[in-house]
Amino acid sequence: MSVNDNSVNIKNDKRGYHHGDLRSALVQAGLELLKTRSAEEVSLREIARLVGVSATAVYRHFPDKAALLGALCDEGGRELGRLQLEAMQRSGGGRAGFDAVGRAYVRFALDNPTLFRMMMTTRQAVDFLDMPEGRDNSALQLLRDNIASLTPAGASPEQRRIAALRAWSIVHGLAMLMLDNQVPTDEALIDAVIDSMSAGIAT
Amino acid sequence: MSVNDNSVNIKNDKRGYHHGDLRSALVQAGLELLKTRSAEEVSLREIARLVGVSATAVYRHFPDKAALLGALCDEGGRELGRLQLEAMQRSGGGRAGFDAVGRAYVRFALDNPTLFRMMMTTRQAVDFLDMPEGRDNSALQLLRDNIASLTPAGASPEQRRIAALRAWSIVHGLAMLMLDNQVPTDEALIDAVIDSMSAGIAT
DNA sequence: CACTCATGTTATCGCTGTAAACATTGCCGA
DNA sequence: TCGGCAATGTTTACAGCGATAACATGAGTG
Repeated sequence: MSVNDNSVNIKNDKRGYHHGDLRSALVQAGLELLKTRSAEEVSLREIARLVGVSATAVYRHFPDKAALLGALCDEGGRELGRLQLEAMQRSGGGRAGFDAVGRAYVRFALDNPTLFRMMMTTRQAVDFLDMPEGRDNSALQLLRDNIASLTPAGASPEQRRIAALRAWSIVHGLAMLMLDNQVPTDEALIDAVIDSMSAGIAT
Repeated sequence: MSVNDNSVNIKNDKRGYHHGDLRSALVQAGLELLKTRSAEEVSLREIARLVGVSATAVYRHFPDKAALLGALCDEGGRELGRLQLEAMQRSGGGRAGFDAVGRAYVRFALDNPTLFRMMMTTRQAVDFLDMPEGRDNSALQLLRDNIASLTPAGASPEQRRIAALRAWSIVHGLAMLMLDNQVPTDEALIDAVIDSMSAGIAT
């Protein structure tokens, strides 16, 4: 009779036995919980509870917890791509665009700490360096073009690779360090580091 | 009668009721398990099992699991400091020393993925940028001096701060990206990025 | 209108971290 | 030398977790 069993029994609002679109409701609820709790603190049962459904209903839509979290990561990836693309376009491209994309990357990380961490830890490698022309990473592709246009004309592909990786390392490292409170989350600091990054890209 | 209860009952070797130095045995075992398993996959009970002691015995030495993991982080921090100091000294300081410390940082991360991740996520901020002259971070202090000597003579303290943070971001970002398989773990790549980092430190 | 099968539920398992009560023993003062 | 206490171990217990299996419901199609 414990209230924390698999059953939830709330089911306050009128929705019958079938939910309608449980899958996206679970994703929605998961993203919501990730805003406050850290990743391993979010339980399947809690997500199900929030949606108002039994814990095991989740397994009709995801093979296991990792799969659900993976879906959250997908959602986050799309959002990040959108933000980066928007930042790039708003800034007008070129070096300013490069900086803007970097800032969008860091900002996304700071705005979605748990999700970002999970995306990086869990997700399949995007293989940013080899830049597959694949479907879903338009932002990365944009970035690639930008880096290509910023590096000196005579730069070898290998040099471009290094420049790209260094730039990625800078924004990623900065984001992680701030996420982990190793460095104060200071807007001016972000700008300064990113500025010094793009200044040095034509090494 | 389950074999997975709190009790372990192995206790094969002759050690009586009292262990002798259970605390460091637990730390030792914890570090061992972290080599193969990821952090959240290591359970208190498993560590205790490995040491041959009941699960709850742990609580005589650590208030909770986080505290034990914290002790592992401390150990890792000391080791990292040692390695960086050694790298610095072996290389003879200067720019070579700076690179060597960066490489040691990345290498430590790659050699101790779980521990490194935990150290960064869990640990109290070292506040690398403000560089407390504190006792235990001799390596960081060394690094600070090195950065100071590498930046142009006319650089302001703020500029040095930025240069230091960018350098840290590069090695940290590179380490994390490789740890997360976002980038191939390639020795030559590490060298190239770090080389381009120290080349650009006098920006 | 009946059947089917996708989608929900309940019951249960073994694992986890942790609290509480009990057991053992090293050590220190009388 | 002995008595007892504090430190350090053990057993027992509990709630929450992810996951499986068996069962219930009902939407949509023939």
